[in-house]
Amino acid sequence: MLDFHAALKKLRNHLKNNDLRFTNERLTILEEIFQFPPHFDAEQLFIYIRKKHNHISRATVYRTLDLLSQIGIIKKENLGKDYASYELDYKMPHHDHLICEICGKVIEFADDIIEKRQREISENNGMVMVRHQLQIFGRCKEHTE
Amino acid sequence: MLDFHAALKKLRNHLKNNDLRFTNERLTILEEIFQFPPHFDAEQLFIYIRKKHNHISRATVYRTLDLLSQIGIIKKENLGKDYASYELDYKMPHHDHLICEICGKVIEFADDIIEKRQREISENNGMVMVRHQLQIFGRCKEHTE
DNA sequence: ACATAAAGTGTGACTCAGTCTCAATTTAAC
DNA sequence: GTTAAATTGAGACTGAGTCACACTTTATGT
Ligand SMILES: [Zn+2]
Ligand SMILES: [Zn+2]
Ligand SMILES: [Zn+2]
Ligand SMILES: [Zn+2]
Repeated sequence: MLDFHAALKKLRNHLKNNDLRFTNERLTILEEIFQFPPHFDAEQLFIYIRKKHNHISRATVYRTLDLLSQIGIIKKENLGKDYASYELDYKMPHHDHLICEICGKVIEFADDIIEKRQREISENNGMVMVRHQLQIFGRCKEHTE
Repeated sequence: MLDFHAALKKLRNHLKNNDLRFTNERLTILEEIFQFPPHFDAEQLFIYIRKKHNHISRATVYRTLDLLSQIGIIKKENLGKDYASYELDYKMPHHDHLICEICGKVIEFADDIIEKRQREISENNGMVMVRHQLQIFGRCKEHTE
């Protein structure tokens, strides 16, 4: 379980090892992601950041999201919208999502049976699994008539 | 298992029941989808159709894909690209996808254990499952070193 | 077959997420 | 402090998809 300081350390490490620079913008964006709702999109985050730090550009936010994804501090995923979603990649080694089609509420889960079965299916089809993504869309308690 | 004639019937039926028109464009697009690779995207399809029927517009192709999705003749889904993929919704009541990250090859599968487990997970979290989508990304035999 | 009303179409302008270019700025390291 | 390389902000650009609207086609009734 990665908190802010561990994430920061991971970032500094990666930057150092790859002859990249530790900039104020990168620090600020990482800080703000930790303040932000767990599942977010780039444009939301950019608008939020822009309000507080009006010199940070959209390009830098997008570039930093890519960087943090490569490092494994955040994860880019599709949660059923037609643009990318992101989340901190720290709660569990892996989890999938239940999404309410009405209110957008997101519930996370990790299930060993499904994980195991996916590895078996991949093998049976001659593939080496690298990653996977499961979204269950439905209606939450508040939105079932 | 829905062949072209069953799909056409389904389309005509839906149109009749909703006071919509059976047009040449809609017929042509349905025909061409049946000629096309099983997993495709809208822009590919539009370019392909445009070559043979140079009066059919992009807007009509997109509008028809929406229509056919609503009827359940095709299905719109995310196969890991940053634009929508489509496929005929006829082979199995439901299936998911294994996708090679290198060559893009798509293998379909349907697994009862996973399907059942998803229903259980939804229940346990107080959700009614409406649909779901599972993509396993990996490397196929030809692309594993 | 013809008239009519409503649905559908093509065009091109538009939106929106995301990327790119490039001059100006900042960082890391000596 | 100097310097070279990396980074940034601004705004132009791209590509998928949508929209408005004048024009065309379809379905229906006669
Ligand atoms: Zn809900
Ligand atoms: Zn999550
Ligand atoms: Zn492959
Ligand atoms: Zn498929």
